[in-house]
Amino acid sequence: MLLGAMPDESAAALLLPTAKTRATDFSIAAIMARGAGSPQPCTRPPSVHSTSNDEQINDDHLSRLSSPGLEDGLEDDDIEVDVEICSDGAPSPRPNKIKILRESPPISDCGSEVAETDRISPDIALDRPVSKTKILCNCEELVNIECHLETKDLWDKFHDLGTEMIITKSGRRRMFPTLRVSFTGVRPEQRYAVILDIVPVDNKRYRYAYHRSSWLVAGKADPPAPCRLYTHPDSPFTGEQLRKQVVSFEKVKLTNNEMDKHGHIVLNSMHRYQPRIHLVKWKDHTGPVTDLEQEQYRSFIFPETVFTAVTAYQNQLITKLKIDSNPFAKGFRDSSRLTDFDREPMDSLFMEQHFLRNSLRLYGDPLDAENNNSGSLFSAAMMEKARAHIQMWGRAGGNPYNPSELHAMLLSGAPGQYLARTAVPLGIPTQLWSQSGVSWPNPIHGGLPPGLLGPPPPHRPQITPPPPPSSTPSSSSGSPSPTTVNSSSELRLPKALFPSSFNRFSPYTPPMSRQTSSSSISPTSRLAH
Amino acid sequence: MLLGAMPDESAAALLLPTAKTRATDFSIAAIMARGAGSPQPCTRPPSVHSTSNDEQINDDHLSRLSSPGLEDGLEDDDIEVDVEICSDGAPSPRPNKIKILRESPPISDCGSEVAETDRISPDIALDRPVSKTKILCNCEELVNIECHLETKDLWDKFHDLGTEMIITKSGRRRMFPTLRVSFTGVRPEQRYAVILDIVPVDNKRYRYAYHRSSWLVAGKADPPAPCRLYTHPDSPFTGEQLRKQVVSFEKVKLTNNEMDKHGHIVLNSMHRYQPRIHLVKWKDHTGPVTDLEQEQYRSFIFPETVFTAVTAYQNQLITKLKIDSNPFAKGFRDSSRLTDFDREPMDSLFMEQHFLRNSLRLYGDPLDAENNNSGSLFSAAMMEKARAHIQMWGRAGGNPYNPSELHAMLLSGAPGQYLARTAVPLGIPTQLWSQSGVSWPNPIHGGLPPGLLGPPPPHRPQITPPPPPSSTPSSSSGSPSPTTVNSSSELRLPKALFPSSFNRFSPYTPPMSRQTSSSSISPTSRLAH
DNA sequence: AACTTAGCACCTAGGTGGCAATAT
DNA sequence: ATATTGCCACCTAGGTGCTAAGTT
Repeated sequence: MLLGAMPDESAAALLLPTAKTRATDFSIAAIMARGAGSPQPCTRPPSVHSTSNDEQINDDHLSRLSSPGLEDGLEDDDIEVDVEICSDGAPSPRPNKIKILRESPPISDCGSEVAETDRISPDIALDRPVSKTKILCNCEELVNIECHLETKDLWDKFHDLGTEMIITKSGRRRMFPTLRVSFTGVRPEQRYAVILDIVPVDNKRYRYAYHRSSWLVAGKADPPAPCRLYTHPDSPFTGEQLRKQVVSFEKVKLTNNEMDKHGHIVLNSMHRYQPRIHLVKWKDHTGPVTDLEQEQYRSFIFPETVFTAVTAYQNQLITKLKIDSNPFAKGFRDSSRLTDFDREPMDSLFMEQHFLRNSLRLYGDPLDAENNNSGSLFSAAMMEKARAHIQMWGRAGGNPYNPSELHAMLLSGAPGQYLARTAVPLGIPTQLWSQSGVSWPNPIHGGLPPGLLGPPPPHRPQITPPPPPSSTPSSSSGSPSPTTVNSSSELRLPKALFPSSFNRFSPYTPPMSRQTSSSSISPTSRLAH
Repeated sequence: MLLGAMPDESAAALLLPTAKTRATDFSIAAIMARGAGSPQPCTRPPSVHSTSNDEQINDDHLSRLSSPGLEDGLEDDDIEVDVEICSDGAPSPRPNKIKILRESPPISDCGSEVAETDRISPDIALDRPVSKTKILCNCEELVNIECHLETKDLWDKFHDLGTEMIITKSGRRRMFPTLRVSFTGVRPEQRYAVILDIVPVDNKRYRYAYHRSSWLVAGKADPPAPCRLYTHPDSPFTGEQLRKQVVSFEKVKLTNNEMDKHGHIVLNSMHRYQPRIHLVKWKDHTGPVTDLEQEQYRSFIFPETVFTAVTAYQNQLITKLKIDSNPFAKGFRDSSRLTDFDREPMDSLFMEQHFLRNSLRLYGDPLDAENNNSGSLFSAAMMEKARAHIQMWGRAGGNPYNPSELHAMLLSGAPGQYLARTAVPLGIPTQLWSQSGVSWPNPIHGGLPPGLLGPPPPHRPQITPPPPPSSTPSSSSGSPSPTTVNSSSELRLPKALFPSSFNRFSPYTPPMSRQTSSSSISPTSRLAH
């Protein structure tokens, strides 16, 4: 029954998931097909289109990013390695000795349960329960230091969709989510600089196919911009400070202007990047750090912070998640949704837009959303009701919806959301549903097969960046972070479940929808002046 | 003729200026009387009431502030000294040896031409053309360092009226003007902390007499709050940084809450304070500076930054100047003034309020007003016209005004403003008149005697370290600004010219005035929601 | 009567995505 | 066609003085 409403591609995905050659498929059919399979937690919609689904990717190209000696052309390993790699690199500027430690201390793992699947093609079922650690180090003293990504949950949400970051010529855009890290194991008396850089993930240029909702390789990478080391403005920190406070890179800004004079980080649009955190032993009487290799440092890489630089958002779901989780974008949240269900049925076109606009609200977690203080609007009772309905939807093997509802659901790409919306008390910001760490044991959410998107060919890190440290991949397991209970893949899975037949849409709700909304304030009221 | 409209006190001031027992007198009569007398540039309305006009005050009590060994009760010297005081204090905590150097290098003078008259009673003619230096130093290496007050012009404007600073229980009020200093003579490689503290000027409590527009001694000081050293959050600075950038204390906040836990500076309301800047040689592996005497430092004191801490503004002219010069108070500027003169005459009561609200605009200098960007509204031609009228007023020995105009002028306290407003093209923000350093050679502006304030007994600062703020964002603002040419006392003189018969008034222009203003936006429009 | 407090409207400053126009 | 740019309305965040009500 569902198939009837699905595009051909989705139907194909449902029938032949493992043979699917298209990278991304968010259709309900594909989702359900996956859901019946393996327990892999999450998919990566923005994964690169690939013609081969047999390819297995690992992350060591990330590590190579910091190994200036490694050049393009080396083939990637095709197995996961659970290693920690520390470079013993002396102040010798260039090629550093790379040490691969087989015994990876789980405690110093940067990657978390989610990160472990980084860049795994969602359409390929692959069993890789062990996470990887990516640590670069040229100083023994720093070896026991741990670095924790504070905003991991939010990063995970974006990572599941394929994080995009806006870059502008003027360089006035921050990163969102913000990189926030904390450290343990530092020496209280020692002083450290905390440095961020952002290095290319591979040597490719990408483009986004709307109709496929997927990223495709568009060719070889453009000439890389000069890689800049962004030293946190509060540096140096004493170890004591680092023990107490979170280091936030909220001020860092991105630009595509190679001539930038403001010290912003320069990136190429439509390229993929990996932020890295470097903890550097502070040397007095030293100016700004310009070459990591001349410092004693240790690097931390969080795979879930990989993103694609864009000048305009490509994936509408990213847009939605940004709007719902970034307080500064609150103006784009659709207040009319609060009362949409009080209204009479509307034409399907509007419904499509409406659901598109709200499809992702389900997954926004206000606890993770930085500075998001809208949680007070939601009562515990409301949340219970919402959860109950989601569970109900999860149990539903049949189709309780009428055709028009199904159509809307397909377009929305968020069946759980859709169903919940039909039953949950109106006026509830769905973004708040997962507040206070609620996880709903929806069977459908829990049993989806890993994505079967076309796996990208092994990526080769471009090693152009100027101050790249020596490196190699390393891995260890679970994140030591006491962050939100995040073990349930159910919570994350539905995020990748969307129809593949997205069309570009205007996120602006038509004026009518707002005007008919009883509680919304007219957005055009200011036009009168 | 003018006397008829003046209060008794003002008349007395006019007739017997040097015998006047009240410190403050802004009446036109008093102003003009002063103007005809000595060439002293400026007056200090908030000067302390004193029963003796023979008392001559100097500033070395300020120096004693940093000498913990000196206690209340020492009598003040009664002559001005042109000295530089450096304490050779070794790390020994308490009583430091105080060295008085007779050869004070004028180049390292913190006080400027205006500052030299600090705390001089406006009604007492005293010839003290030599500026004073207030420098505290316990380190020879720092002796050649100069410190420059960047916001001096604005501080002067406030100082002429008697600066007040709002303090609140919550500690959410900044200082305005902001303390911004720059340094020369620092060693590029050396690192320095720049520290601010604010110490009592005397041992007195004050109250403000509205009808007199003057500050009176209300008794002995309340128990002093713990004196906190506010280390600039960007500390340490390298000498190279200090050469290039202005150190701005814009983030410092004041409170009257002795239990404050935010690290704000704690002050007593209705007490007078002197901010001090300390340049401290940075020692590594040192926590926050809690005791200056254990550091190698040099202190700089700018007498024009003295202020009275208040919980609500006492002097309406201070309120006006704040409103006109602080961008954040722009909402209280009266936009109706732009068209007031297009309207028909109104009842005198309203006119009074109107002029009261605008009396100080003349003296606001947008080049000094921090972040004030309204200057673009004003054309050069407009300014020329305005200046011409001011000069005309300056030449006017007689009284060209009719009685009602005089009344309004007296209430406004700004005759130059008033006159200019009657002739200058309407719609001109008068605050912009002095833009681009225009100085008008008004003879009346040139000859006021300096005042003589009662000298406070030496004070002993309590040095209690604050909990340093832990937030991440740091900011050092400002540019190596070549400060405005500030040599003309004429520019500042008229600021002190105000009637002493001020009554408390509501700065809000009655709704009618705004509604009849053709170009103003109704301030009550938001009440509709 | 003088002083203090808390909430407010009104600002500055700047971070959002939308969107139309432009560039490639 | 796709990608980029500049401007915009709409937000957050927080700095103003005003005001009414409270305190001493």
